[in-house]
This record gives sequence, structure tokens and C-alpha cells, in this order.
Amino acid sequence: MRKNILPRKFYSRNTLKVARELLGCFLIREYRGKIWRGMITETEAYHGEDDLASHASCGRTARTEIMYGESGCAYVYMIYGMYHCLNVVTEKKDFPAAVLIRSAKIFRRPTPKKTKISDVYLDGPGKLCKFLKIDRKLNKWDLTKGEKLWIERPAQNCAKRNIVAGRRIGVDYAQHCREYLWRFSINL
DNA sequence: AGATTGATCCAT
DNA sequence: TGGATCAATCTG
Repeated sequence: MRKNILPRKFYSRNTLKVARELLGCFLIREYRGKIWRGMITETEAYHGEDDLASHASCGRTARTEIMYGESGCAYVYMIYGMYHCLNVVTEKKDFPAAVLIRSAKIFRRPTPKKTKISDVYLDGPGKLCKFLKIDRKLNKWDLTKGEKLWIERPAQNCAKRNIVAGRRIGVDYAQHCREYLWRFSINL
């Protein structure tokens, strides 16, 4: 049981590689006795202090400290006063980086079982967190523990097929970094 | 294109 | 302590 949890060494690598390989992985949320399970379909990489789109571009603060911390932990922040965004910390300790989980397809029934109830496609980090009851209480949560919130390996590796790369969303202020093709998605 | 909404950060 | 800023979403 739960032997497919992504280990810390998965996260403790190059952020772009992690962002690509998270596509097709299963995001799992356990909350008040219920378990939601879904496939990650869209991610964005935020990598290093040189990345002007990253919160870490201004260095260490109380808020960004988590991005410098142990990989495999959640970085959850509130944005625009209304929404939360879920990120997973990557790279070695003291290098600030994370992958934003933007979209996922949430299964409303166990995967193999055919059902008339449609799955939920959560396109957008705010909607994703709202549906999965993810807020700042999960900031700094260790995703390798396999409790409350974790990620499991995909049935098949999507990294080598069907990945679309594009500009990151909402980072027009980030000068030349806005051009980076650091957003990755797979078509369902 | 505008309104919403609150944590964060830094200059007072 | 005040105000500008913001990796979003919905409405029209």
C-alpha cells in the first residue's frame, strides 16, 4: 500500500525535469476521511533567484524560506486574497525552486470502474486548491510521508510524449524570464 | 476590462 | 503602520 509515493530524490533534481515528470502523476488528497485522486495535467517551473517570475527572485524572506528548504515539501501561498496555489519544492537544499501544480483531472470514482459520474477537470491552481481543500495549513507539508497530501508515480511515464511547453501564466512583469517555456501540459 | 480580497514586504 | 503589489478567477 502506498509504495508508489514519489520519494524525496524524485524532487531533489532539476526543476524543469521534475515539472515535466510530474505530468501524469497522481495527486492524492486525504481530508476528513475522504480521498481524492487525480492526474496532474499542467505544471510550471520556478527555478532559482535569477528567475524573475519566482517569489525567490528577491531572496530569502519568511515567505520564500520554504523554497530554499528540503525538496518534496509543499509551498502553499494565498494569492489575490482569495485563492491558494500548490507548489512542490525541488532541487537541493538552499537552492530556491518549486513546481506549481496548475491543473489536474480529479477522478470521482476509482479509476478502473466505469461510471456515469463525470470526472472533474480542475484547470487553474486556485480552483484546484479550492476543490481539494488545500490552504496554508498545508504549507511546508512533507509530501513524501503519504499522509493528507502526496503524489504517486504515474501508470506510464508521460515525460517523453505529448508534452506541450509554453510561457508561464501571469508573469508578464518578469522581463526576459516571461519568455521561458517553463509551463508544461499534457492533453487528456 | 473590472472587481474581488488578504498576505506580504518595505518604506515611512 | 500604510499602501502597493500580486504565479487567479468570475462576470459581462
